[in-house]
Amino acid sequence: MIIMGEKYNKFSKYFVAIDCVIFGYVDDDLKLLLYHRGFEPAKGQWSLMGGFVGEEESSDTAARRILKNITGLDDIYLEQVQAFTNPDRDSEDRVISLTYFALIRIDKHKADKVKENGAHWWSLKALPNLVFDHKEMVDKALEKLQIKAGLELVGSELLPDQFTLLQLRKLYEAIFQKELDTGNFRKKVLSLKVLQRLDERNTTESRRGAYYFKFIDGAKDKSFERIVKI
Amino acid sequence: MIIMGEKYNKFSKYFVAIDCVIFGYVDDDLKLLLYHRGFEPAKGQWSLMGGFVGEEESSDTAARRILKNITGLDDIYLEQVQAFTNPDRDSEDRVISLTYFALIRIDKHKADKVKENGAHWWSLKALPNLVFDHKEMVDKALEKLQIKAGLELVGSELLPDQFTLLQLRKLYEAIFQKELDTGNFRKKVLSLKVLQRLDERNTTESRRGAYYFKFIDGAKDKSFERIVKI
DNA sequence: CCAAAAGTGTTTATAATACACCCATGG
DNA sequence: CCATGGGTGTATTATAAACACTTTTGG
Repeated sequence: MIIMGEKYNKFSKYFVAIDCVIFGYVDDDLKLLLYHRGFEPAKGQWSLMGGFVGEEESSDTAARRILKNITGLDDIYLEQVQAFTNPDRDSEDRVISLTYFALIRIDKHKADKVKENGAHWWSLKALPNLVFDHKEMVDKALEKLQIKAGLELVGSELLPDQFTLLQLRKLYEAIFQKELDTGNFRKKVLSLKVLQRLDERNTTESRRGAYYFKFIDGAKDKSFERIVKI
Repeated sequence: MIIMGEKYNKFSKYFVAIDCVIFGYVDDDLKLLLYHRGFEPAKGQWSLMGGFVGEEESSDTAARRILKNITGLDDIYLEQVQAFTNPDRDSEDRVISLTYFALIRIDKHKADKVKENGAHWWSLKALPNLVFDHKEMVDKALEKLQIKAGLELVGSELLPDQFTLLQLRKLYEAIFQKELDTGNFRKKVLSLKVLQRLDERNTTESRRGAYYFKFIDGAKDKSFERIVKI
């Protein structure tokens, strides 16, 4: 394979697709945006949102375009997960999939647009069967999300602008799929100095009422500490 | 992009290449196997080892095939790094690159085969200019290697079967590009219980002589602790 | 008044870090 | 006899983990 020759002509070309594992968080529950395929192959089954990489765009750009079409949002957190390349992973045509994961503020996205595309938010705890190798993509994406959330405070990408520490903890419990100690989580999170307490309180989720917090602008990422041990 | 139609015919296909960031370790130095391109585009410049994904193979298989051709080795540690997909990253032809990093036991590989392919081991500390986006690939690969080495003891993939703790520490210093405390490194590494001390000693690297160690078969990976804080 | 979450504090265990010190030996 | 790495021990600090307890308030 080292001597490749002057031109690439003798090699094959393949379709290059994008598949997006789209995470959202609502009702104390981590959710995935899936859609009901309206076309062959695998028509009628559930799959990740996807599309193909156009001639003039990078895969990152393609992923952003696809997400914008679905959610109406521009500023989405996006990270490459992995390429899935088994020769027989799709139908007869060979398709390489570049998988991304995205974090969506469900409170901001265009719900009507999502509906009209036959898409649906599924709880991560009870996913339907997925086509092809999409389940594997979800697993890898969750792994990546855990690594990210373990090293920096996610939340600005998934929660509303202001939130209580209960909501933040529930988000982390959903991501890591285990319970976290109230006091220790609180101490850890506040020690990062990336949250600002607001004067307003939330009284709907507890009798006593809890202060709202928000992320301090620009203060993020300076931490890079271990929030949750993987 | 959601309504894709029944067939994929209207979308474009691209070449799918593999680029391998091949790490080796010798003379207390982390090295990269690069080669001198003998063909256009970018003939005569240095680049990563690469090739194209064949019709009947996955990208993992393709990467293994390429590495086997270059080094003669079968059992190489391999990990996907990332896809590089800028539309203009290669020449006129659009080529998507799937980048892998590999860890090579330099003491085991076929040196003659490497030479004959115009390849050369370069110190990571003084790399030549690389073609296209290959420098970026190297940087990402090193990041991945640091994450891996930070969570489990690499070394079986890079060092000879038996090695001293000095050699292991030097390897870690090369990977993380910083000095590590002798005593603390020793304590940490031995606490993982994956190394076995041999009776033999190395007397070439110190006056007193240091015990050789080897990895205990199968004992790996049970640790998954933090060896070096990233 | 009680259940449920908010919020604070304390204790213990574990891990990271810095560094001192003796050992062995070839030159 | 000394420079160099081998190897061990210890003190200090930081972080993680477990958990007790007090506060607040709607039902």
